[in-house]
Amino acid sequence: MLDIKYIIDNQDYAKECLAKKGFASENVDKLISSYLEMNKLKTSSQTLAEEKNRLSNSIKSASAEERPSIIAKSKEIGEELKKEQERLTELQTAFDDMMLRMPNFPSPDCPLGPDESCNQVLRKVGEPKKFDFTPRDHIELMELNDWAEMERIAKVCGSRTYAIKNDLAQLELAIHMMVLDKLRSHGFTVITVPALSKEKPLYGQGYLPFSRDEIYYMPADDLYLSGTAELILNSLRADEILNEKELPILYAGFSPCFRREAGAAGKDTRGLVRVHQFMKTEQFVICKNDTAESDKWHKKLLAISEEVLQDLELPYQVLDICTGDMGAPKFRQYDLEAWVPSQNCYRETHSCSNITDWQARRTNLRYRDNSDGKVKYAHTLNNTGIATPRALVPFIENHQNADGTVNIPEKLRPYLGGKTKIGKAA
RNA sequence: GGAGAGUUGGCAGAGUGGUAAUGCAGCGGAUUGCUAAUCCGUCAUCGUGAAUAGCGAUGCACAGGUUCGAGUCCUGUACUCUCCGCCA
Repeated sequence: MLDIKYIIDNQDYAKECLAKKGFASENVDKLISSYLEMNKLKTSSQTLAEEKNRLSNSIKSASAEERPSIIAKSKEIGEELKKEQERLTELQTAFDDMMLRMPNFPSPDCPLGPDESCNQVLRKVGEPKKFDFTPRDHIELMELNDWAEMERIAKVCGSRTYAIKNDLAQLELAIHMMVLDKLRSHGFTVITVPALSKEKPLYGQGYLPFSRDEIYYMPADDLYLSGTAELILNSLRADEILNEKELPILYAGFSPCFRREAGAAGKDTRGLVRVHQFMKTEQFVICKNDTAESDKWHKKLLAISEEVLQDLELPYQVLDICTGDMGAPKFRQYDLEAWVPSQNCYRETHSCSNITDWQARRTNLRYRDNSDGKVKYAHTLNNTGIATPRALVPFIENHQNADGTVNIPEKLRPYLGGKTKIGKAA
């Protein structure tokens, strides 16, 4: 959520920023006029409330003869006040709804553009591997090594599900352990969080009101399935006023993640790239309300995930996501994409975002700044640590040998009992 | 699933119908020199203000209700704790 007062004081700038995110400037005008109308009514109803309080407080010391007329007058004002408050509630609800739909301002440093074609490649690290044999895709490798039950599990659990087994299952867990250890060494608190969520955190994160179609909902319990630990971590400290000394708060969240993939019909229907349920280790940061500070953390989170891909010895590229391709909450976003040989392209493995105070305003997450004693909204950031099974796709494809075995990079070996390769022929 | 107790500011903790005590922490100021102490103020949200000045409204888990007036009484909901039951 944005600061309405800032918008009113900087209307042209606000419209310009929001237009980059595809938000119409008429809607800014609408928002402002509704805010002004609401405040007018607020002022008049407060005047009534003041009068009513004055009367009520005078009753105790009033004489028995005076009381009936004061009570009558107070009742009369009370009814008028009630009407105004009902109207005010209507206006407030409409206003809040508009505020919840307004995207964050993008950073002035973001590439400009309406869609993903305008994303900029910042750098490529590692060379896409040249094979001296015909490489298999990840599905062939899984079949060859008896690493999965893709067809059987689809019959049991539906499309876009997976069951991986043997060495590949251990590899999946090993990668998470490696990443969790790395995050711990960077000062993160490892935390496992539920996949279940109430509705409120979805508004806090900014999933709602934008993409209800993407979320699993269980009406019998009025609960949702979380699409990422970010959802839970972003609300974990909601409504708190933290002491500045507690900041930055660094969470390494581990959780199952659920996505309906409603808008992705027909895309990546086979294999492990796009599934309804997966496991993710998430990086989440709460820091001070200072763009220089959150930008520093944004770069740090990016560096950590680059280190993850380097430890996994995967070629990748770093994208600076353009204004039109960024989600509503984001101020700046970098994506990491790892090379997938069978598709001859890079595929997203990490998404690293600085949200500034947009989420904190929604969750009412604040801290007291010790330099001036003031209460301020925190900045939040999030980035993938590693998400599986998707990350297994570039992993097994890039590290495959002609016999179908898969080499294990050195950094990962301690997590797999020292194995240097896995697979039937290993 | 059953029974009971509870939820007050950043924290601790009073307050059972008449304007939310007090302590600690933080912040601002004053003062004194002995490793810091003392005193005063401030301490959440919103409206009106140029204002981080005044004035006012709101705020005691949330949503309603009763009342001239609700932290306090009533109803519902959420959550926490204790005991019983069930259980990986």
